[in-house]
Amino acid sequence: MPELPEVETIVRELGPSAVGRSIVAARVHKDDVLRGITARTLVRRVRGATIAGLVRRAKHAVFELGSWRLVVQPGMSGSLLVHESPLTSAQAQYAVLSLELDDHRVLVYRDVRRLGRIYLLSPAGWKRYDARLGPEPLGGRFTPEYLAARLHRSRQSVKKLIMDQRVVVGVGNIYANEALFAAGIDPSRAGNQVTEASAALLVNEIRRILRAAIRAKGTTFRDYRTGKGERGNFQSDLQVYGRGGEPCVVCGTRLTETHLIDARTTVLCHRCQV
DNA sequence: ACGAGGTCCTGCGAGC
DNA sequence: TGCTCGCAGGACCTCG
Repeated sequence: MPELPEVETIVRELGPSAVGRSIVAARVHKDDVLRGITARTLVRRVRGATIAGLVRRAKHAVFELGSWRLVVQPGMSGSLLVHESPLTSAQAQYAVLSLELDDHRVLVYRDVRRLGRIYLLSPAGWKRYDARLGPEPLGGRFTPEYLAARLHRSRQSVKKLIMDQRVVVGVGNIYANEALFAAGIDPSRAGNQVTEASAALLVNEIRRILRAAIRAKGTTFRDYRTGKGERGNFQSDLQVYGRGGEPCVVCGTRLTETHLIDARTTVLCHRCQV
């Protein structure tokens, strides 16, 4: 669920209450979300550490703990929240990791489906991890020339390519649908069949839509909550996602919903997207 | 090398 | 009303 705007919102909202605090105790409630580390080792390494920074990279929230980085990837159903007091049993039900801070507040990673991932990486480990990720869509490396070159190397569908985190990070299913509609590109079009002009349009639309979604604090379809536990607001601005069968906002044609591309929900206007 | 499809999980809503 | 089934915003892995 959380794509770039949702993780960006979480990080911005959590930063003020997390950065500068130290971790007095840690608890792993469900260890199947941990990758490359045991619960025991994670708890030992984060206990006593100060949260020097909290940043977003791709769809990950990255806590800077001394030289270690605690990397949380919320997957489909993960959220990060700060609680003012110890967790109630209802709050603890889907808790995966809780960090007790030195002001007695509790920072919790909660994940109903547990498809998210948690890593604790050394500087070298983080460097390797980061290097496998593509450019940030809102950064200077994500240019029309870059995207056109990446698309032209592949016969895969353009939708699958822009959701590939090695091509560009942060774009998931919702924003891929929206950006392709806004750019007038059929999601099933092969990457090597996308013109330079369309690639340039797509870069602009991805950036515009992600920025607008950040301003709206993300899209809440079902589970997503901001770092303050609130719903996002971008769902009311969606033009195609969740609107299969309804009329296209531009031309009135009935929007098509399919699962043929990468087994993910795809909604498009056959008239506007070619 | 690439692409298709299964897999990890739980909850929910549609449909019978 | 109550049950089963399919599907859900992500990403990894294996297989052909």
